Amino acid sequence: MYRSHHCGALTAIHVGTEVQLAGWVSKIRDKGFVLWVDLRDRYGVTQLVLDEKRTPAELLKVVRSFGRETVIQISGTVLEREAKNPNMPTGEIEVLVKDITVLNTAQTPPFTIEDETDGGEDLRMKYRYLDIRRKPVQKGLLFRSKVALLVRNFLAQHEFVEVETPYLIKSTPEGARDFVVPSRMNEGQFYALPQSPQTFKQLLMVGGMDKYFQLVKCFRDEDLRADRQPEFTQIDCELSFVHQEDIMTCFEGLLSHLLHEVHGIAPKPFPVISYEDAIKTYGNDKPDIRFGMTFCELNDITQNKGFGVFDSQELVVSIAVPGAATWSRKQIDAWIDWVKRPQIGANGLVWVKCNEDGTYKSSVDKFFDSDALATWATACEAKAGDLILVMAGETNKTRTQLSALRMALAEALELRKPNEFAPLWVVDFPLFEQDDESGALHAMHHPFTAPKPEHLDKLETEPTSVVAQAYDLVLNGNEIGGGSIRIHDRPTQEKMLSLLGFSNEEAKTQFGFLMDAFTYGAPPHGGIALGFDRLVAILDGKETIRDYIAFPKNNSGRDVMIDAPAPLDAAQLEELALKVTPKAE
RNA sequence: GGUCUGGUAGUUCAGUUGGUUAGAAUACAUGCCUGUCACGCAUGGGGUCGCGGGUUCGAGUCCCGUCCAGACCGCCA
Repeated sequence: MYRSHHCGALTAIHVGTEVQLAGWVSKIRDKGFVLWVDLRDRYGVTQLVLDEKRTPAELLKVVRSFGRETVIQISGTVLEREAKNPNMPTGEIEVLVKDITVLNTAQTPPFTIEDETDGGEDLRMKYRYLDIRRKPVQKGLLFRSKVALLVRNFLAQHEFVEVETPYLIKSTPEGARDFVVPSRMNEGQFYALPQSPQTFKQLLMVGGMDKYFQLVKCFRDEDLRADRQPEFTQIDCELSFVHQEDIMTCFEGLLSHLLHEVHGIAPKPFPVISYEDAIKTYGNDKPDIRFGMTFCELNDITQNKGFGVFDSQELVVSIAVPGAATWSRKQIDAWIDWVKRPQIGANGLVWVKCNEDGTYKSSVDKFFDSDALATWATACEAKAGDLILVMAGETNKTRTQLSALRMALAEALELRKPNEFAPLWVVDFPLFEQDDESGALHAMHHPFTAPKPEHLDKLETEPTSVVAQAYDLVLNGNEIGGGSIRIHDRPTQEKMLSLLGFSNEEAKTQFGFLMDAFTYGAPPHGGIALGFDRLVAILDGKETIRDYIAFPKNNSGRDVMIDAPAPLDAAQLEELALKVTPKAE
């Protein structure tokens, strides 16, 4: 037996007990006549004590030779401390060491293994196994484990069955790039890792599983972000004999349950907003509704009043920034520069200060008098003390730009409170997106999404106006889940694929198995997939998913610890019948 | 594919207009210290200033290229 207790377990009630502990030497405080060792494991820290009176000189010498992170096992007696430390759970006691076994020595770690480490991101990822010894990282992984268990329990209680689907599947041209895996036994052929188990879960519905879920790894070979990894985990679900509302009710229940279990809040029912309204009101299909600053279109009251900048543009749209009327010219200019950066690409901002005394001061006073500005303020419900910011330009671009500004302002004004949770559903997505240049249609969600039944006859005549039975679950400005009612009959699926530009032959090769399945009595079905990493991070009030993944990849898709990806040796390449030639410049 | 920011001691960073021997904190080592818990005090060792080239009497500092990291845009059905 290595230990009788964990390092976080001992309190005043254990005083007098003989105990065995094992863990890492976190810190040694050597006071000469007495020295203390902080012994750490996953559960906490216990202070060990050795002194000149009670400890053999030999033992003191041994302990003085320890570096940080030495792994030891000790036996000793729990004593009440002379000087208690109320800041730690074990602060009332210490363990007088009688015997020590060194289980392993340790090099000095490249960064301090403390709550606030001095290590940078890069270094911590290279030595992730040391980083994981740190409490904040352990807390993240523990939290993830807790949420996973809550999800499994909730879904199990609602009659969902967890079924594993294959990771070695077939590459498809739609959507994200696939990670591919060469097949040794089938020369020149490749598996692809799934971007999602989409078709398999639909086939499970055809197979009569009725309610399926899986916490499943998915893979996408696209560029990364702070909240995007090449491999990530989804809570993937599919249900039979359901309408859109049934699925929304069920997963509103799941998210409410999680929010309740984790934070003790239950913000049900979730607001439902249409895609169109979300775009008009927030410039964005995943709005953060923890704060206002909603869009107000001012075309009617600002155009044709002699201000050329507005007159020539498609859209004039504003937000009211609460309490910002007192901003200095310099502050406002900084935001104007911010939106002019190439990443945002706006031409500028028109601003109106709604002063506390009821007067208005704007950057367009030459063109608009106080009465005119007052109508703006009324239109966008700006209060005295607010600052109205106006953007003008091409509709879609301007909305995107103003949305970016809205989010950045909210961040700066600390309106995105990490302990506040505002979930909502966004519904009525268009079925298709149209490529600006080629005019080609792309599935907005994916090619298996069913159109609204009443829009079926518009599929060929005006496809871009067809609304899908699709829905996104949004939390605090993040899309945490998305799903749809699926097509479950062959003719509709064939038509869909043909509209997306698949030839009959291609459709058959790529998705023949699915369409065949539809002809053998496929039930109506639909589902949803929630991004688990992101959900966990947001539930914990953070936006960086890397803190919740044990071994994440960096933003060029590398694992810097194991140094992957890496070249294959010649023998492996030959066995796989592969030849690597450098890309032409 | 693009934009921006960064790379200096084990680590986190500072380094002025281009000018003497490149600093601080922390970590590490040694010694001291009668109750520490971010212990304290003293002393010490520790540098390919990412890499390559250029400008210059002289480059950590300026220029060009390149590599690496991070954030963002494109991309992510």
